[in-house]
Amino acid sequence: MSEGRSGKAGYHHGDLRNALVDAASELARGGGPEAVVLREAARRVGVSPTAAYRHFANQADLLQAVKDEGQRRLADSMEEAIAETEPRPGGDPAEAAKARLMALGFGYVRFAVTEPGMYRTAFCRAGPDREKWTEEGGAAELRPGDARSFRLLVGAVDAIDAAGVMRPGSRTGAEFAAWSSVHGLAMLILDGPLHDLPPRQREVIVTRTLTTILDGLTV
Amino acid sequence: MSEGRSGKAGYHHGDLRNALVDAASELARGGGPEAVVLREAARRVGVSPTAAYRHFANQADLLQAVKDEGQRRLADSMEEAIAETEPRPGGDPAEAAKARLMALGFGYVRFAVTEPGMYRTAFCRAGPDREKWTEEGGAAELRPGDARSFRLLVGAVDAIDAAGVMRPGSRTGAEFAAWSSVHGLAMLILDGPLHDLPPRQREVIVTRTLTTILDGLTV
DNA sequence: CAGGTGATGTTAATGCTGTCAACATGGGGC
DNA sequence: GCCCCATGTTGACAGCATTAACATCACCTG
Repeated sequence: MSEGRSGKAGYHHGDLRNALVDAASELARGGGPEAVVLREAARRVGVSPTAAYRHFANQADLLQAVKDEGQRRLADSMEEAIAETEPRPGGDPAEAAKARLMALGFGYVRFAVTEPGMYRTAFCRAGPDREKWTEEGGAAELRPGDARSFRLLVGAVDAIDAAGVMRPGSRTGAEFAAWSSVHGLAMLILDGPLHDLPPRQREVIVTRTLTTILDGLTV
Repeated sequence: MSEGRSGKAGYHHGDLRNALVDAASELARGGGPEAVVLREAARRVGVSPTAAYRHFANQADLLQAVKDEGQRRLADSMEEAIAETEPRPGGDPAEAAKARLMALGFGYVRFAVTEPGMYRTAFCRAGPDREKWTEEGGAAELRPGDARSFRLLVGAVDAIDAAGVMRPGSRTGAEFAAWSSVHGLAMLILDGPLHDLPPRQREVIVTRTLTTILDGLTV
């Protein structure tokens, strides 16, 4: 009697929360974070606007859910990029580690370019501008969604370190240097002065930026 | 008879456009791009909302004006940072050039941290998501506001190149690599996982990121 | 198997926003 | 001195987030 999996019977939807996140994600895909408007998402699901409030505290809460989804897809793109790089069996582990970091960077930028709306949403500001910093906190305060992509990055940097090719004194904050480069690069391509670059030249800039960071981190 | 410079007589304001930009900038300073709401700016200036439409095509146009203002202040911060670094008279020109690039980076991040709302606004997306790229265009398409900060950066990179310490093959896109790092760093500090870092540790990360890029660009 | 109950969804209303049309004002050029 | 157009005003509309009050129905309990 339940219609397939997500039964959307008459009054009660059955899986409204997920349906709303999906609809909102599609909005984000098309127009970035400012396009995820609660009423439109509800409209698309075929439900009254206020129904959303049974599943989300407010619009920001819905947006946060889309953000998390975006972070997930970003991490997917990065993992795919790693999988695409064939680690030649007998290769130099140092070179393999470097190649992995490069692949992560490419996967990151590729996602940003392929899914600009989703990418922008994944990194938009959702909550209020909290001013507090945990006095001792390192990078422990990463949001759940952020964690996977960041862990991939840390793993790649660790591998470089383990291969013994890390430039002395560079290990501290290396993840952040790498992440900053690639994140800023994506931003400049999407909304900044690198926007109007033809794909060909964009490729060059991306490669140059990634190798620059790699050169800075390794011997 | 005109009251000082910006006479705000009864019916006709006299300098409404600037007054609106100022008010809107203050809103942006406090709450980022989403806080620059046309009606509130008009309210603060003491004028009817529709009066703004005599000077701006729409809200996006007003936002663009604030964006430009933000870019200007960012460039100011960078120039100040340069001025603060005393170039010792008999010093090595290569070291001086490197120091200049570092100073620019610090000025950039300092502005972002000191004026987060304005910084976010300076780099927010204003217009529609144009898909076109000028097939031949290098970086000629920089918006006017962006130009100054970017020119500062290019100058610093050129100086490093001129001093003969640029890593072979690194000149191409070096500006973008540097800009990406520092822009991404600022973003991660403002809205990303580096948000909750105590100022002390933040300083370390910033320094490490800047030196990493510098190491990547130079011999 | 009947009944009630809480989770889920609906309607109605409020106040905010951007934006337009129509009207008012008055400063500066003839 | 007078008129005109740049500049500002009032009023209105649609879309948004959000709340309060009400409706429905799936499921648990007796």
